[in-house]
Amino acid sequence: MLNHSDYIKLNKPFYTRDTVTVAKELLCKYIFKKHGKSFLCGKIVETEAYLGDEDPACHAFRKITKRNEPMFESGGIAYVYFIYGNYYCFNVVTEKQGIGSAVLIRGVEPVDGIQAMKKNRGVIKKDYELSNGPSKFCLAFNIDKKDNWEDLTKDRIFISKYRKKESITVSVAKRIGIKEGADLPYRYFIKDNPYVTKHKLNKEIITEITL
DNA sequence: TATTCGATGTGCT
DNA sequence: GCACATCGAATAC
Repeated sequence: MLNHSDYIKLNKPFYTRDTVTVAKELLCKYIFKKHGKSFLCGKIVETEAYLGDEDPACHAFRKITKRNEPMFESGGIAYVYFIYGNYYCFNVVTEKQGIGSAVLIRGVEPVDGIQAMKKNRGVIKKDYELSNGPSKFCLAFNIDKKDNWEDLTKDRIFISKYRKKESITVSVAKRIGIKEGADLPYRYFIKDNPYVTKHKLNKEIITEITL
């Protein structure tokens, strides 16, 4: 069981900054979701940035609609959308109100509540299949449309940093599963972490940075 | 091990 | 009507 005093919740100013910065800095942070009396917890290992009206792959590229409305809010809330008829994806809304931008959480390394996550996912062959993808993460954490608009500065879903700084190598690459804006290097992941989406694009690393 | 493909429903181009 | 920020099973090799 985690010692919660070792984790410091990210506050509103963290989220209202520029989206690329938030996407990088969300790596190695810990996402918590209330589960009965305890919490499910996982380390964020893979993210993608979606940059409002300058990014053709972004849901908010054209104009505000019923679906993308949360993206235009001030940073620090959840944007959860339904995709491919079966799945959900969880995003962290960024920047100030009026800019339709967010960070997609694509991969998480389970830290606490792992038995509950396995129950949520059903039969899997390898441990990393628990949460090595945006919709796998949502299934493991029981995230769906009820969590859209959730305030991440409250205590049902939130993200924390660990008290001690952890140094990591971040790989930068192209985003996955899109056509428009496909060449933009807005995917960030912790190098060599098994909970990063397995994909041949992982070999097309553009640069590496150290956080 | 790598690649293809069907399922599924919502929101647009 | 068709594309879609996916997953997992089936197929090919």
